[in-house]
Amino acid sequence: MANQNQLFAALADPTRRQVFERLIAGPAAVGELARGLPVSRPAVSQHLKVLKEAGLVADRAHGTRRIYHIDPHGLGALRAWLDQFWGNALAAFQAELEKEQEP
Amino acid sequence: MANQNQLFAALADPTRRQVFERLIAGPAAVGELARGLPVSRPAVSQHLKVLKEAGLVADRAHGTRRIYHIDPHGLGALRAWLDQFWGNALAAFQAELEKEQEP
DNA sequence: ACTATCCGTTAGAAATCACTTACGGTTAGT
DNA sequence: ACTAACCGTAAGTGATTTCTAACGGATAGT
Repeated sequence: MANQNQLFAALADPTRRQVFERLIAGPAAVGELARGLPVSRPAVSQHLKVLKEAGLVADRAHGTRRIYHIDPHGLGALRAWLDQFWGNALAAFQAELEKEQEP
Repeated sequence: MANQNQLFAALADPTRRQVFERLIAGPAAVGELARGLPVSRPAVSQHLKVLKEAGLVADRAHGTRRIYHIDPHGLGALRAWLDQFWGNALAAFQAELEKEQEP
């Protein structure tokens, strides 16, 4: 679970990113999330499934409602990917700039 | 150019991520990139277009070849997005953990 | 028990995406 | 000029995605 494909694909959808960012503000139930979005509740449910399989959110049953909250695993994996390339990417860009200034 | 949608959507495709990660190792022409991938050259060309519009790569004409290289704008935007939520996400998760231990 | 609320899943439709093939334009070399 | 190499774009196709509507299961309250 939570490979890079799932991770980036999950965050690629705008609605899904909106759901995720909303959950960072605090846990919420499916209905609450759907109320603030222009899509139906089942759609939100499906988005949450994708986010969950990517390791970005987790859920907990609370009565008849399911409370979703942030799962740090996903963001951690994303940060790890970014950190892996951040330094090298900047170095590569610098090298590119230098080559550009020698005719 | 380079809004979050384009950014995440660009990195969502595995082939596109492969192209991008290859370019971090150093600039390369389209044909070179295609040679190391299981897709055709036009496909790589289309992927590069998406990456370019997302601000992740840039190109420079060099003879008949177009040399693509990393553009730090894209990764910078990604890092900015991540930094914006990183602290809050961890805090939200911590708060969630505490609520879990009080029945 | 009965009812209302909340939710996940399924099925199907419309839209989007990634790919190949074919084509045309530009540059370097002879 | 002519040729060869390199590349972007257009057109078309099959697969994937996102959505809604409909259904069924589980829980809380009366």
